[in-house]
Amino acid sequence: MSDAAPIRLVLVDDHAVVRRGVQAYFENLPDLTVIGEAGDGQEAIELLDKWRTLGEPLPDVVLMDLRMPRMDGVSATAALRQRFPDIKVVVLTSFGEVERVHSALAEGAAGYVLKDADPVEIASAIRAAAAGEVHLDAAVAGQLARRVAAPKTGVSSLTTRERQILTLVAQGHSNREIADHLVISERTARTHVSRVLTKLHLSSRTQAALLAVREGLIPPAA
Amino acid sequence: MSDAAPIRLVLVDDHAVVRRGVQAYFENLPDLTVIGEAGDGQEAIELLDKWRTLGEPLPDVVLMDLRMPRMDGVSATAALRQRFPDIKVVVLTSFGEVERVHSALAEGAAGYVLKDADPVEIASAIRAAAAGEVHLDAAVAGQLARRVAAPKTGVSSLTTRERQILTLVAQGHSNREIADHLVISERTARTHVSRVLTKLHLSSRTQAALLAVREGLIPPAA
DNA sequence: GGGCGGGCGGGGAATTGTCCGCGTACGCTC
DNA sequence: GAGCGTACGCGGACAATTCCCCGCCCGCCC
Repeated sequence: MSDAAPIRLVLVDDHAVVRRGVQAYFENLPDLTVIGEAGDGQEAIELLDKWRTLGEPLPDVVLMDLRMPRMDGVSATAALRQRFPDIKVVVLTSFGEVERVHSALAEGAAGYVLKDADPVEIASAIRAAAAGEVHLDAAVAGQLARRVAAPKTGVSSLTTRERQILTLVAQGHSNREIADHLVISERTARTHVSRVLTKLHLSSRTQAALLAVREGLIPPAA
Repeated sequence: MSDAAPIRLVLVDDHAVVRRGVQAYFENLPDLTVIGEAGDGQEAIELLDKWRTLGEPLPDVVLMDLRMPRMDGVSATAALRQRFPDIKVVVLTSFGEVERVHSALAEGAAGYVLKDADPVEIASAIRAAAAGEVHLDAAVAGQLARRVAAPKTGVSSLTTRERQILTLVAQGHSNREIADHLVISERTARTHVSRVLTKLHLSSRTQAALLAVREGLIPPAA
């Protein structure tokens, strides 16, 4: 894989410093070339769309941060995978909110690396992705494994509805508000909240809200 | 300030990519030299302590991230300012949780730049710090201004005790637990919580908890 | 002396959380 | 198609917690 054409990369991260850092990492690696950058998901999509209409070469791999303004990394991954099925997405983010990791992978991400990782690790994740493999950071893989092993733990054990409820709880809503919002009786809302608490082994909605935030179930902004 | 000795820098950030990015930024700036790096506050302190005992030259400015494992950026700033009063600390972080900004500045930070900022901005903040001035990112400055202008809004309006209470609420504790923890009656805890909610214009402890998290009142980990 | 932070409490209302049980709808399996 | 599991919605009944509106006391500091 060394004498072939280099792997073309696009970096998506709202922090210019990070993009610059990655650039610097790959400066001396002949098989990796950064051909473009974007500051958020939206921008990335637009950039690629433009390139496609102009007939310019598209990247092989997109290195994507998760928390960004405007368009979230998870949504961006989804949109991108849909529009450009051939482009692989490797997630490079600061830490594994377990829930987000899962979402990103579900949306078709082909790799997951933490920002603590050293250049070599990042590079190899990219090469793996380009080769059609999936590379997961050790820490992340561990989390996922634990999560699969213990299906009764964590947000994953919740039903769709319960997740909705939790989301609303995590936005500070009362049972009444949740009920109105979902057009169900306040009693039902309570039942759901109660069930969520039980499943999550928590004792108050506040704890549930905090957990939801930690797990990244909540959109970045408030 | 151009022909004098270059400003010596130490980078403190848990993400190697970011450190590398900053490095890259300053590679072509003769008046800024990176003389060391650390992955967290603890490490930074140890590094500087070692240098001092070895009689090696110390940095003029430390570029410090806020959320890091082991030792938080705010604590690190405090510790560092105490041990090395001559070293300026410039905070470089991803976003202004208003509360943290304030803490950091209170601990003696001499600058505050967001990671979105372009290299020029960061460089000038560093130069300002080295020159004994204080440079604040526009966005951050705005927040602070708003905060000063409206003293009745936000966490700032809380008394020390109330802040303690809010912190505990934001960790998911019940009134009973808070009371035990602070060795006061549960009634008093309630009174405090109530007062906090009033001051913050909120209607439930859950909202208070979420706000506290957003404002960065809570230590990073859970 | 007055203002403020801090601690305490009565009393009441609203919200929250839990343990039941009941019914419908969907999907899967035998 | 009968049978079973699960998600979802509803509610009675009750206990615990949360939240609010009062007032009282103490110590500190300007």
